Parts: sequence; C-alpha cells; structure tokens
Amino acid sequence: MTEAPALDRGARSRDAILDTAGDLMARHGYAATSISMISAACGLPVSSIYWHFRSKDGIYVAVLGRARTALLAALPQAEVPGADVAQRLDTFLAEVGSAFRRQPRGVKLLLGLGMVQQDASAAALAEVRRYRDALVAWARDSLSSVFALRDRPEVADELARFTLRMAAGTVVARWFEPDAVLETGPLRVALLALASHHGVPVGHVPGRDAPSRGVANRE
Amino acid sequence: MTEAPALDRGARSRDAILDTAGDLMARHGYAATSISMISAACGLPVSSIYWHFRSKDGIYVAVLGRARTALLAALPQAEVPGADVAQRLDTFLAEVGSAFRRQPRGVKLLLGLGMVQQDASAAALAEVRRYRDALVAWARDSLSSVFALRDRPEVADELARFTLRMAAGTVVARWFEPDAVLETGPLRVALLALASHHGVPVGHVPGRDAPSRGVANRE
DNA sequence: GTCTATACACAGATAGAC
DNA sequence: GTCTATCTGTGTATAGAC
Repeated sequence: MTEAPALDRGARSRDAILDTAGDLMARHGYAATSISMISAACGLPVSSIYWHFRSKDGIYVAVLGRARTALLAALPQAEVPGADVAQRLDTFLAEVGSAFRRQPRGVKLLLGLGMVQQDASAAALAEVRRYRDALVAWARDSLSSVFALRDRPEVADELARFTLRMAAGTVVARWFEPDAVLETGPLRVALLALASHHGVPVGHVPGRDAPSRGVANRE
Repeated sequence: MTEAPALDRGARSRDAILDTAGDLMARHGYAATSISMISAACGLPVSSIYWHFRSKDGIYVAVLGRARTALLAALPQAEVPGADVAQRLDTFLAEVGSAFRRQPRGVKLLLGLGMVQQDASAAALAEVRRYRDALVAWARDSLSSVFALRDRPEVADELARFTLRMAAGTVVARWFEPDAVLETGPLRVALLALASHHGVPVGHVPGRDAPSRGVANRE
C-alpha cells in the first residue's frame, strides 16, 4: 500500500500539490497564496513544487485547468431530458444547483485571479478564458435545449448570461453569508418570464410554490 | 494656488493617497497592491503613507469607507417616485444602471478583499460588512417602494437579493468582457415576474420591447 | 507632515547533493 | 523526484532628521 509503483510517485505528488494549491488559492486568492504556504500545507518542499510546475503562475494554470475538466465532467450533457419546458427546466436547475453545491472551489478560483487581469501571464489569461468559455457554452446549449431555442440563438445567449451572472453573484454573496445557496426558485420564475417575454412558448407555467394569488398578468 | 493653507496640506495628501490606493486596489486586489506601488503612483514616500494610515489594513479600511459614503451619496432616496409600478421600476432601474456605470470601483473594492476573508483584520471585516449592509438596505427599501411592499418584507428581501446578485455577477462578468453592462431589460422582466409570482399586483406589465408574441402566462 | 535611510521577514526562484 | 541550503528582490513597517 505504502509501496506504490515508483512510476506514479511523481504523479501522486503532483496531485497533492494541485489539491492543496487549489484549496489555498480559492480561499485566499492567487496573490495572497505563497509557495511556502502550499509547501507547508502539502508537506513537499518548495523545490519539488518548482520541479513539477515551473512557476507560481504554472501552478495556477494547472489548478484551474484541473478544476475546469472536473467541473465539465460533473455537469451533465447539454441535451436536457424532459417532456415539456417546465420539466426540462426543473431538471436543468436541479443540475445547476447541485453542481454549484458540490464544486464550491471552481468558480472562486476564477475570481481569485480575476482581479489580477492586468499583470496576469498570457497562459493564465488563456486558461481563465477557456474555463469561462466552457461554462458559457454549456449554459447556452443547455438552455437552448430546455426552451427549444435552436432557431433563436440570441435568446439562448441572453438566458445563459442571465443564469451565469446570477450564479456568479451568488458566489460573491457567499463570502458575506457562507451558507448562501443558488436560489433556483426565483431563477426559474425569471427564466420562464424572460423566455416568454421573447415570445418563446413555455407551456402553462405551473408555478411550483406561492400560487400566484394576485391580479398579475391581466390586462 | 500652490500655496494652499498649510493646514490642509495633510488633508490633501491624505486624499491623494486614498485616490491612488483605491484605484490600485480595485484593479489588482488588496493582496497584490503594495505600499510601494501606492507610493510610486501618488508621489508621496511610504513613510508619509504610514503616517496617515497606520498600516496597509488601515488604508483599505479608509478607502472602502470613503467608497461607501460616495456610493450612498450617489444613490437616490429610497422613496422611488412614480405613479405606478412600471414607472417606478423604470426609474429605479435607470438609477441602478447609472450608479453602476459611474461607480465602477466601489464594488470591485469589496471583491478585492472579499477573497481574503480568512486573514482579514476585524476592522476590515467590519467595514466590508457596513458597505454590504448599506447596499442591501438600499435595495430592499427601494424595491419595497417600487412594488409597494410595506406589508411583504420577505418579498422585498427576495427581490433585493436577486437584484444585488445580478449586479455582483455583472461586476464579475466585467473582467472577462470589460464592456459588459448591467442588463436592466432582462432584470426588469425578471423582477416583474417575481413580484407577480408572489401575488404582488404589478399593473398591466407593458413590456418595453419584444411584444410578447407567445402563448405564455395562459392557463 | 514630509523626507532619507533602513530593519527584518518573507516572497519567488534556483543549485546541487542524494 | 525529493531534499537542504541559498540567492535576490521586495514586502511591511519604522527611526529620526528636517
């Protein structure tokens, strides 16, 4: 057990470094995370860290790349199953909420460097952009499937932007109220209203809770 | 002109330090902004900076406090004028959008330290919380006025959270697409739908653009 | 209040034995 | 691949003349 095949000793160390580095950078941000902190937290000396990744920047790029593939693997297919819009939307929102709960670090990593745009390396900027583009594409495709928007790409784009900004805003809210969750209920109402506002047929709009007791939507 | 009354020489220096420090911290984040950078950018030696503010932390607290009063001064009264909901909502969104455009630094400053929650000083944490609480209170009161929610505080809270998260998400979006703006159009549709969903009377819901050609909202 | 000069710690990064 | 030891720059912060 302790005698792992010597070949992947390095790979295991590499993973350990990425684990602790990702954790620290998500908590403190890129600039406030030092190599010595990572070294102390994972037990390996600084020179080993530099042997695996050539620089602090390289660590960040690797950490973010790993977070991206992990997140994309956790997100389901873009084709959302379900008979009607309401059903597919509920499936989509459940997936988003669950991924959001289970991957608390991914997005914070984006923010961790986000502040540093100015002095970030080209590699880091590229990796950040890949992460973000992957999220945008996933949201657009999923919502396109939910609302059957193959012929209305601009609507799918707007819905995706809306959803992602709400998610990002919730990440921000979290460092004031650590137990803040992505409120899928209001988001559901908003997405249905937005789609409907653009003339997309959304079915009967059942309304999960609070049975709309007012005089709204009458002429 | 160059001979300002010696009494406020200090005050002017203080302001200059806060100006450049706020600018740098909003751009690079707290951790990545050094005293030397501030000194080089504003022309005063580091020791003068330390004379005015006792520590780097003190600079941040002062910068954020100043940003808070400036933002609150820029935001209009909580009582939103207007005859009906649609009118008041448009006024409110126009104000939010405009404040958002004119105060690009304020919110980024919050995020700048936000990452550092763990090792932040008590004073900094308190100041961050004051800034955030002021924003939440303003949004809640304004939306309460827009939708006449004096007897439905929980709805006002939800609308305020929704609005602020969208705004925070847009700040985040901005460091990928620097020209991203707060999309008040979709936000308007969403807020109306949310209020209506909770049984709040919202009038006839005119719909500014895209005249809702679908079959939505029918039973 | 502003300056020059400096103390001390720690940052990122490397050398070279093992 | 991992270790000890170290180089060099810069960080926060201070002393003390003016």
